[in-house]
Amino acid sequence: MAVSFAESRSKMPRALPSRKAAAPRSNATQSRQNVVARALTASPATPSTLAQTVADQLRAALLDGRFLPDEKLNEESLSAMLGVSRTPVRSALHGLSAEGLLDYVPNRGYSVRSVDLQRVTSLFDVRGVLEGLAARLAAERGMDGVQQASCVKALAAGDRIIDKGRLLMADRVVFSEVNARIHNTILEAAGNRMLHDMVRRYHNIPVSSDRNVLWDDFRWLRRSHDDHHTMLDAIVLRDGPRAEQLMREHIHSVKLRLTSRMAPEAAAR
Amino acid sequence: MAVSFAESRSKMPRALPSRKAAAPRSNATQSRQNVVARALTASPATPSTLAQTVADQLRAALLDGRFLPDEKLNEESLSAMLGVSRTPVRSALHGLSAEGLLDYVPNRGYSVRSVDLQRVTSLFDVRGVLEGLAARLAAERGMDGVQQASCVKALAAGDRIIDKGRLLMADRVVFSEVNARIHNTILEAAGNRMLHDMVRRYHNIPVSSDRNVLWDDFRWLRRSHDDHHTMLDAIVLRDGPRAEQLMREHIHSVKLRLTSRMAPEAAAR
DNA sequence: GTCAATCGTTTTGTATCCAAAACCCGGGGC
DNA sequence: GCCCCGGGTTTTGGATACAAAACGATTGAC
Repeated sequence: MAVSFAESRSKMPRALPSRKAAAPRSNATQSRQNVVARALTASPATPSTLAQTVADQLRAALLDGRFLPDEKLNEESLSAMLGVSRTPVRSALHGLSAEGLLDYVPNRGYSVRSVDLQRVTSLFDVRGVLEGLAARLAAERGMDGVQQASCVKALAAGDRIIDKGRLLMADRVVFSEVNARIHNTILEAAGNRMLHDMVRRYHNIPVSSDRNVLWDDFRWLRRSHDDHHTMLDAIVLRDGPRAEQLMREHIHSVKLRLTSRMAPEAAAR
Repeated sequence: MAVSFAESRSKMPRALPSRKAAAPRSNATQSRQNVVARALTASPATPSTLAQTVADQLRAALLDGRFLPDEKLNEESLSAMLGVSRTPVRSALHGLSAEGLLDYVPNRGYSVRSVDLQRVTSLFDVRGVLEGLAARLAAERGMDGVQQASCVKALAAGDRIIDKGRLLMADRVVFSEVNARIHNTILEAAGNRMLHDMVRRYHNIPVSSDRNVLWDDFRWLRRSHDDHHTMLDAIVLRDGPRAEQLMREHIHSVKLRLTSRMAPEAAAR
């Protein structure tokens, strides 16, 4: 099969440089692999099981668009690629399909879930009400000091970028982090663990598209950042319904941005 | 360990009557177990993999309250109990934890997620906005003929029960189905697959409690059934915002019912 | 030429085996 | 008395072996 991964396959982390049928089948094989695999882990808060590490790596690859849409994921190639056995790969694939990043058909395996217009619409409809709920709850409970400070800082950072009058290439990653920071802080301030998990885990979507799509319209970007200001005002003023309404509208506008680019003709709806 | 399962353990399906260290270790062992396990399947639309069958069985057991809250689930006992190896059991446990029915700690295994007040609150807050979205989308799209007929029929069945002036024991299961039917039809009519999956999969909660709690207040029950009438009216009239609002309020009232019984003193909030 | 059956190959699903982490429980040390 | 430290046991995580389902190509019938 060896084909079918995009040319970006070279970017996939490759744990074992060139081991093939080496490793003389001794019982030391297992231990050695564990050591290697462990070396991969370590960095991000030690997820502690290999299956989780693999899941994290695959998720990152998927969100980065390093797999083709609808591409079939072969368990054996993945395990070879990552230098682990099929067992943790299997567990990771199962989890990722539960997160909605993969499709699964019994006896037929996993494949990359493609994002069509319908799916983006569905996703953002759901995301709209969920994050709207988060904003309302955050307003009702009120933010603590750190959360508020974090938002203020993020907003200021965003302001500095927006005030330049156009989006510099170098600012993109920062601005992206600012957005994430704001939404995430609101989510945490909501104090609803289930909601937090659902938005964070279930609602990942390959962002390669939205990066390209959202960043070429500076006016919309400014408007979006303005939304954040307004929303946080409402939250600080403890106006739950307004915070919810603003968040819903905010996400609705993101949805419109994305969908209008995906299918310009149908966007009017 | 053999202890810790409630007395209801006897109700758990036990695939292999009394096999212990029998089966002379021949290579026929695997095939035989597969045959046995397959016999368990077959009935519900053939989920086709053992792991899914196991997951279904465990889910049913969990929702039926056949496990104690916070009970640790031992992989080996479960596999022995179900007559399969640990592999499908592990897969099932993994999936159930993704659905939120189990807690998982790496290297420490799975345990039954207990439902405290906080969790019920979180869950119904989320459920409120999600089903509210479903109602709005259903209203916007409109129901097709079968869906509308299904709802009308369910409502009529509910009416017949409510009109008796009190809830007979024998009517409970019917009334429960009526409720499920209505909510489910709305969910389907929304035409948002992701939303459908999320509500159906992620939001199971052991219902033993709510069965007991919700059914002893006839006036509230009547009111609840009335809500359904009103909601469906709004949907038929294609009034999205009103349908959403009604659904949210409806679920909010369920939440209040449940939480007030779980912690009477804190219910006022 | 198209379709269908068949057999070998590939890939997934399950069982089993081994390693390592967590648990349990005495036994000192302070 | 309390806490910390081993060592055996239990339990989970991962690797491997094997069975069965899906895939594919070749062949044969019509």
